[in-house]
Amino acid sequence: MSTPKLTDVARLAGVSPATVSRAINQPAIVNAKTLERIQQAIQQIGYETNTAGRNLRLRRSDALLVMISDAPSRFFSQILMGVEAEASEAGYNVLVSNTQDNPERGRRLYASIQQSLADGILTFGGHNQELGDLIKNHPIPIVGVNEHLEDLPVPVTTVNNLDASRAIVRHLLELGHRKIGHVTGITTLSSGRDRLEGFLSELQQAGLAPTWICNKHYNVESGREAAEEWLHLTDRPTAVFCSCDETAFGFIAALQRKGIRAPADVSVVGFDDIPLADHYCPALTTIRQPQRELGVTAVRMLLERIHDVEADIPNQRLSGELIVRESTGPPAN
Amino acid sequence: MSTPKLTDVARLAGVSPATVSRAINQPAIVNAKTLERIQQAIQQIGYETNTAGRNLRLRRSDALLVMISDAPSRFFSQILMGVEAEASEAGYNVLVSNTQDNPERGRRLYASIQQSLADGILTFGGHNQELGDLIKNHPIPIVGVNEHLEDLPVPVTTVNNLDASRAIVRHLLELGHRKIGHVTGITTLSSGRDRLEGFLSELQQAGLAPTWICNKHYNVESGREAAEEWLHLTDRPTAVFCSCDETAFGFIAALQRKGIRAPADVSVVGFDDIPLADHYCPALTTIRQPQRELGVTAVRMLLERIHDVEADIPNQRLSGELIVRESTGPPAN
DNA sequence: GAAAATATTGAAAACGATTGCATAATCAGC
DNA sequence: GCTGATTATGCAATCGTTTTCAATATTTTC
Repeated sequence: MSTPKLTDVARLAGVSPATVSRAINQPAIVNAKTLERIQQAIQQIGYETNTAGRNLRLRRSDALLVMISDAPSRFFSQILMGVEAEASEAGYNVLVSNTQDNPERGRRLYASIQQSLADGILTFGGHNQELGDLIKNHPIPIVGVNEHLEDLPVPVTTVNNLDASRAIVRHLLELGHRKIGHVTGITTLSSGRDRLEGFLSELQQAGLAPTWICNKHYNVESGREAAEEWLHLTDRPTAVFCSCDETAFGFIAALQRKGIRAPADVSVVGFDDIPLADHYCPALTTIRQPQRELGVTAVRMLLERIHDVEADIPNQRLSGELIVRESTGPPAN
Repeated sequence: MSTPKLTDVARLAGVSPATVSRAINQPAIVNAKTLERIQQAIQQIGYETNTAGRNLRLRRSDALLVMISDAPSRFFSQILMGVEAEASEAGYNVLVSNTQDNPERGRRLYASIQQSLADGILTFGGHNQELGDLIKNHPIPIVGVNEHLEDLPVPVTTVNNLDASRAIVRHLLELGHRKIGHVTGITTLSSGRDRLEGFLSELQQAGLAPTWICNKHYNVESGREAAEEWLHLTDRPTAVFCSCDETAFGFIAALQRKGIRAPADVSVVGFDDIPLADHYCPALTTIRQPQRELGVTAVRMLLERIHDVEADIPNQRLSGELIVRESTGPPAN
């Protein structure tokens, strides 16, 4: 009385297993009468296709692997939700694999694909090294999310970091700021570099030089540290573009502690528009990233790639939206 | 020249496939000399066990399914990281499934287990309804995280919400507060109820009645809404326990906008200790939840359950730690 | 109404790995 | 050197599907 299998359906419907299989996978080519009888039998005994058997035979898994690094990116979960929704829609399962501090991560990835444990890989963030060898030996469907994978022939989907940064600088310029600083993200990642580049290029176009550039990471501590540095500057920028919302929060909070207020004393801009941004005091001016859409887009690209490994899939650059709130205003003097 | 299989190793090593299988799974029972030859052969052609074949034969998947709801819980990602780490350690893969708004979620879950797509389920949050029917018909290994699943014989791991709430109230009492309020979490969830109960019971023990109870959810908006209500109270509590950090932030920010400061005008406590708590201004007094440990514990329980479905696994209550920071102080008057 | 074309079905061979049973090889003891 | 116990291996069946190829049933065409 174990779980019913194809054969059981076949016996009950009085046909061969082959016909049942066809009834399920290509209903069009089986006789209408037979089809109905089979469907009834399936209903009756509650048959469900066995994945292992199917995977073995078809040499695929109907699963996508998501690579994430241990420090969960600030909006990681929201992107993952988008991924899950889209993958599930297409009948795929989502496997999550943490890659940090795993000495044999390369091996595992390789194995995952090799043994058709996953049909494709979605990598969140920059995993160039891990993927380098892997992709060199085998043409595996991979799509990058958020970050470009340098030197690797892997299509990626990201927000348009360049344009977004430019929009921020333009906003600050319009407010009258001339001394503008930037707390960078990790500049070994393309997002960090692109945001920096957008910042620089827009300033340059206005004939200005950056007043302050502070190299940091994407987290709250960086904001606090940056605030510390800002306090010791002799020529302080009147506006600071922080490369993510958390950093902006840390920056504002640390300054507030010293009696310096945003936007009265210094304007601050973030990036991402996490839920708290709208409810912070001051509400944060920032760039809204289409997180869910990033996830959805990534899956679509990956499925396309799975369908045709040779397909030429262009990078997708989604646009961010500047959300002006309370943390920016005209310069003090 | 496709991927090497067991037979290839066998041929190369001059033994039967059966012996190779044994060499891999029960090395002890195969001759040392033969073993070495086989291992060499495996190395040489880079053999990796095919998961589909193995799963089919063994009728299991070496995968755990994580059920999450669409609104990613505040510290969801951190727990997930703990889950992934522990599962991966034990040789299990982690499948993520979003359950919200999915009309056939029950069917999918059922199918996942039925077809040995996953060996067990980890459910984040309260999924009583979805699981009810499923578990009634089949003894499936399930472990709950964060929330109790009412009326279901499912072991869960949570933080000790009761004790944590009591500790918060005790802290506020020690500071001299006598008028204390509480912005609840979702009280259809056990965490929300337990925090409320801890709040009430500790107050009662001190011979006090709650000054204000405001029914809300676990998010920032709730904090803002609660602040609105607080402003209209005739008898305002001098201290407010918000059921999560985000709510506390929303509460503080909304009040700040009206010129009311924490802790000078009102003390505020959160729950969770998300990274921003320490860097907010004021730094938030809160309860530190052992997120990663929750994930690890959950996996351990689940594996135990998988190993023996009949095993009696007790609920695990991890303890939270009160972190006193700047948002609480003596009452104003 | 026969031949040719088409539409349906079935038999059987994969897909890779594991394991109960049986056999062959080794060894201890006398 | 022989018997019985022990250790190592191999054979072959099995897990549940899918699909090629061939066979049969049904139409169509003239």
